[in-house]
Amino acid sequence: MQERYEPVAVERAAQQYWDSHGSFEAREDSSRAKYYCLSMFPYPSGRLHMGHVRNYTIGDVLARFMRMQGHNVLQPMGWDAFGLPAENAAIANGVPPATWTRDNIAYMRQQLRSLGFAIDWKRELATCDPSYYRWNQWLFLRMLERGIAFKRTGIVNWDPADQTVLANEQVIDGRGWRTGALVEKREIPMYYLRITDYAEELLAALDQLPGWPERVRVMQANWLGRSEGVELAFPFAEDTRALLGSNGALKVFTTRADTLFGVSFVAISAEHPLATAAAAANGTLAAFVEVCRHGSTMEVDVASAEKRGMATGLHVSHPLTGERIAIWVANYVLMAYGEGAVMGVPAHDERDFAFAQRYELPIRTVIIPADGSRERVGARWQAQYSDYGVLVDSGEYSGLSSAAAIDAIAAALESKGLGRKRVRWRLRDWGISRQRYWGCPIPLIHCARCGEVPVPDAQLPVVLPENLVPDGSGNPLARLAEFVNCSCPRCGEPARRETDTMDTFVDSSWYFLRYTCADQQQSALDQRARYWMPVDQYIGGIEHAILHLLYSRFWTRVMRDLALLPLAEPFANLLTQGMVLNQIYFRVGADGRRQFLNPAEVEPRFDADGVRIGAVSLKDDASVEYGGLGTMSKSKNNGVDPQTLVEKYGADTARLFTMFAAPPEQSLEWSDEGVQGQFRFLRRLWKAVYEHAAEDSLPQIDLRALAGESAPSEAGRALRRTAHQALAKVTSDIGRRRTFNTAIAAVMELLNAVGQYQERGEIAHAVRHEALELAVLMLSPIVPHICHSLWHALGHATAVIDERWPEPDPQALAQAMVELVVQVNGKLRARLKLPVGASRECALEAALADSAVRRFVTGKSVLKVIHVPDRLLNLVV
RNA sequence: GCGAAAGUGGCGGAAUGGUAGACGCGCUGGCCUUAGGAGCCAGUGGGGUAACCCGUGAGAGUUCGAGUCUCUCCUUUCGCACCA
Repeated sequence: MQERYEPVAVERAAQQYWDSHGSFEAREDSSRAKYYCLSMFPYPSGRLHMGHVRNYTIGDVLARFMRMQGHNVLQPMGWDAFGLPAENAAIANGVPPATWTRDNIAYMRQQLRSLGFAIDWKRELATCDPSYYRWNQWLFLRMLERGIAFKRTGIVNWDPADQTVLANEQVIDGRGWRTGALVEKREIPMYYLRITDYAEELLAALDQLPGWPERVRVMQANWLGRSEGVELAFPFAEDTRALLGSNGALKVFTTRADTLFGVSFVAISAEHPLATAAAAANGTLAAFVEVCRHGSTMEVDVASAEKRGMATGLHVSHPLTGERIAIWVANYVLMAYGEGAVMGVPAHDERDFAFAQRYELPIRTVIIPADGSRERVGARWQAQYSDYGVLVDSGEYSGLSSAAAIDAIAAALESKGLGRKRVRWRLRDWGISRQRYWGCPIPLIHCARCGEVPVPDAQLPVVLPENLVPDGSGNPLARLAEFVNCSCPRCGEPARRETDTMDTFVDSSWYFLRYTCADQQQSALDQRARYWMPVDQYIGGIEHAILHLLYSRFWTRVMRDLALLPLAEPFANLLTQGMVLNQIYFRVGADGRRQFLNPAEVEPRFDADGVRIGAVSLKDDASVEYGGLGTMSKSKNNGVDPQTLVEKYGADTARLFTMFAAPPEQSLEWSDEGVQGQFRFLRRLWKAVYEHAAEDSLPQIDLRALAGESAPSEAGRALRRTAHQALAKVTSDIGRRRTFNTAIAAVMELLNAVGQYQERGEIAHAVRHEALELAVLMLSPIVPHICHSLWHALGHATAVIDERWPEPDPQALAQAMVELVVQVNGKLRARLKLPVGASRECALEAALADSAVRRFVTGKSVLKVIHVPDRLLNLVV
């Protein structure tokens, strides 16, 4: 046993033990309760960041804790290895994405190993391996057969200079990230998955996910966005019919059919076919549509842009009154949602109101609050009331409530063949085509004669060539003749291979299933999936609360419908960890841009109140501005490298700090001083065990058997109580509440109590020994390396990883006296020591005997007494 | 803009509707010395000599009792469909 705590040696020894014993290899064993503990797999960006460390430490603590509780634990790891950053690196360095990605995986795997995570590395997978993505392709073909996958057009960002499709991330202020060219919207053919067919089920099942955070379920429900409303048709006006050569109508959907008499215009998206038709004969309108075409495809930009529009010159008739209504093109109408058209009711919709004010369109109030709280102002009603109420100025419907009016108006429309009640979803079908190289090829062949032909299963996988280097303009796959040119599987004639690849969300929608049988070459899944699924605990960033989790729930249902596994919900319990934040420091350079300094390169400065006001660079002693807290990111240069941390303090300190600094669902603020504090704690723990073990070896005594005269002293009993209370708290905090920070705090208190316990002798030694053993066992899921070593130091030949989680000794927890809080009118006035289980009368008598209590009670009458046994007594006077 | 969450000492945070500030950081004072990236002891929300009073972003409400529940507002963070 070393006197000094040397994390490097301690951690190497523990990791070697686990490796050589295959401690974390999971085997299917139907006789034992399984526990599948899954952390979201990382994108192999190059190095781990603190978010990974936090994520995987949470998972590791739970995996190790459940293992000690006797479960058969699976904790796998893999790589979300396709994606844009590899192409960006290729553009920057000329290295093929495959090489860059695999180098990163090798490095990050070593980093994960150095952190001591209890991972079964035999199940490792990378989504860029053909052995994985061939099953993406196989599953896609099954979806195509069933009509779940289908083709239609979609709108993408187009960089006209590079002649390439851009991701939203690559569009900066409406311009291409590399070229600076104004980005355009372009309509191209794409493949979609019919996730909307599952919308009803995805929504209904949210109620059966008690292990998911409420906020995630609410966010998903809002994303699915079920709304009941009326789909109605505004027939084209006579002149418009003539102009378009059509007898059709403009379809819109509304949840507020009760406001139908307030319609003063109809707005369509710039991408709507009617807009295109009208623009063909109208130069000004064409110019406006063109401006809209240069806007962003992102919802946030559309929704927060200034409301702009232009009349098309086309008109429709009101479906009930026949009134002539103008069709406008408006930039706030999304083509992708609903019909790409909305009815404009300025008086009862904020966006319509802003639009109508700008273009001086009529604002007609047709709903007033049921309580009459709004009144006419002069000749007009007060503008803008969006709630439900009572109808006015609505013909025969005036006087009806909103709810009754919706029913009546829907019925009237239906009888005229101009509308019906409908359920509409905000959710859109999932477009999976990407015009990019580094992804899973879509297994289709385009034949001049046969059309679109699926690649036969026997020819899967369609292997992605790995030697290409993208240059930022277009997809290099499309230029690779040996990939593109093929023969049609149906007729044998020369044909062209599809060069679009799949959205990387496809890869991550079922990797957790594949871990259960990653070596299976004959099928996507085998019976092992039934043993391990569902995932018992999933841990990952809150930023995935909607898309990834929804796609995984959808994909699992599709696999269920393909009879691949009998399961709809993949994740029984979900823990969404918070972000990792750090200070931001910067200087404004000569060019006006901010140059960010890493917090490690500066020394912070505080004002007299201890508030952070700035910093001084350690390099040049010049001052640096403080930019507040922000998530760790490259662009703000405020990341902390886990590697440096592990080298300096060891993996255990890194793990301990990330678990102690905040509860897992909250954001975590980085603090170098805090890290040092956790290192100090481990050193103190080490020293306490070391000093204890150095005592003459005293006989082992079973404390649970001691009673009467041979029982420990009062101080000894107090320490035992502290130890077993800590055990009860840690068990609940890790196992039930997932508040690792308070669990660690309880062990810290225990160690403080051990330090203050001064007694000597055989029994005292045994009491101290028990306390230290419990501390080591309780900490072992969190700081496994040091505990591995300390367990041996406490005289055990076994490894702590194979120990069972202990149970508190009820005898040690028992107390004779408790503190009772006495309040008068809810204010604390006294604390009394009373025997456990003291009655209400007894407590009241003791309270009234207390001088402080008497001061507030005498001269007044006690109206009410609230007694919470063994806790509180409140006198209302 | 829409959806979700969070606001508590100098800082991170703790409190099944029942003692506000556990635990840690920082700071102050002291001790020790095998001078270490040490260790140990004491103190540390504000006001007041004290008894006590005031304090959980702001305002209202429910309750014997509210940091916790309800409503309104403010601020910050996350997501918004091609970043993963």
